[in-house]
Amino acid sequence: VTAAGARARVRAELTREIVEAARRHLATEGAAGLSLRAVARELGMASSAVYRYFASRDELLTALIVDAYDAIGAAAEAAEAPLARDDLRGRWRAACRATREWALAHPHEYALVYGSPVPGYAAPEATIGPAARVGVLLCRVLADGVATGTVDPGPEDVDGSLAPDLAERLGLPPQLAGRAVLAWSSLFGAISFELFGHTHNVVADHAAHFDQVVERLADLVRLP
Amino acid sequence: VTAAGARARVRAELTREIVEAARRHLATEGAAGLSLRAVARELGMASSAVYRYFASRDELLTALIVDAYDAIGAAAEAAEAPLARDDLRGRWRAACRATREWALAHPHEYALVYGSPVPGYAAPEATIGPAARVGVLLCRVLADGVATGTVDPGPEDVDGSLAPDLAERLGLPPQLAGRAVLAWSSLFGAISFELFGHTHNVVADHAAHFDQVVERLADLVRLP
DNA sequence: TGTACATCAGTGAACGCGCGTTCACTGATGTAC
DNA sequence: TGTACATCAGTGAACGCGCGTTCACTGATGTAC
Repeated sequence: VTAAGARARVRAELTREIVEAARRHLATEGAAGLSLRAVARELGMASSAVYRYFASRDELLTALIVDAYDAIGAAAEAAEAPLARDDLRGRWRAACRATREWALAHPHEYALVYGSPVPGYAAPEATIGPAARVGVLLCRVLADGVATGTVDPGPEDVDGSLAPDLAERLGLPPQLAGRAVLAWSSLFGAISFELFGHTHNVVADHAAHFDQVVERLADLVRLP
Repeated sequence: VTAAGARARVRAELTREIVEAARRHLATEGAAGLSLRAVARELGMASSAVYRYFASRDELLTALIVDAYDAIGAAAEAAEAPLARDDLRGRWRAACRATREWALAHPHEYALVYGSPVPGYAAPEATIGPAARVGVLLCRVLADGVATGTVDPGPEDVDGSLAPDLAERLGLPPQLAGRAVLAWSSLFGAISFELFGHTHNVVADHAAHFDQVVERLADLVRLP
């Protein structure tokens, strides 16, 4: 039992090492420069050995993508968690800023998940949950506000454009769900624009501009 | 004179043909699959011959990027132009929708300019102007509204986060410029989220959701 | 108008590179009696 | 506890591919006298 367990543990460790070497490579070279061979080289093993751990390049890529989504989500959650539950705007701000800071610190990993889709790569089921973490977190702040009556959901109106069970899944009144989705995509739109250089001649102080963006988005979702 | 002119004309034509073959290749294969050799193959010429027209792959890429920006800008402008000048919200809507529609029709070209930066590629000066066309157009709608008094710029406050000459360049009151930049990045954030699959389990009717996004962004910049 | 020369477009072979993936193999590590 | 066997990790060579770029070259097209 111990013996078999030891083998499994070593295997899990090496799997982690491969993913982390791949992440380091991704961080420095970008997604295009990420190859199985380069990862194997960095670990000093034959390129064929990696196939004992990942069946293909795509499978390794999936691991990286899931990790990146999880890291972003974890960063946002960690920043938001310590704040007082009734400090809605503070929680919103903290989550948004942590997301941006993670993106600035890990530009290539950010680009991997929020940039152009990797050609020939179809995201498997496993990425769905992790991809939603930041959005879910933002909606939780909103939902808390609605539950305590601090957030006014606004006039009731039907929004048929969203997935039918979305508002329910998020615990939000339907008329707020659409605005939440907009704020969510706007948050990443602002981060992507900054990171990908579109605001180069437009914004001078990116942190200050982002802070204003966050406030406007908070207004948009009716946070007091 | 005619002879030399003829040579120059032929040269210009073939240059165009190369760019268009590259664009076709980009449209079907994506940016990663775009290579000088593939383009040369499609035109039935030796790969080395392309070097008579473009000094490097990057130079060809620049041509494609400039063309993509220009095409998006032209689409937005063409949709906005025929509307009555005082129909501010109509003009705003038309520009935004045309932008989205162009993106849906040309996903790979869109990803080339609004997705992850191409690794090892530094955007030259030539791309700055074309890249700004949609943003400039949106601001022109706003500026028209301010000029005619239909748009209330809101309370005066200093926004030090933007490039110092930006509001002037755009003909906008400073307190509106920040919101305009946010609306601009939010527009592309929404389009990118749709195109790159992030709203897959979230939005059911993408066109309808986008229409709502556009209205919310129009509200944000204080369009009546 | 005709000829000698210069310019230019396009060719095809080559260089050197890195990639993903497969395959038969060698040892080491574990398992069953 | 000791031995025979099975499982597994890792190797190294190979396949076949496509890429960007260079270079000496051949003809054709233009230019100058």
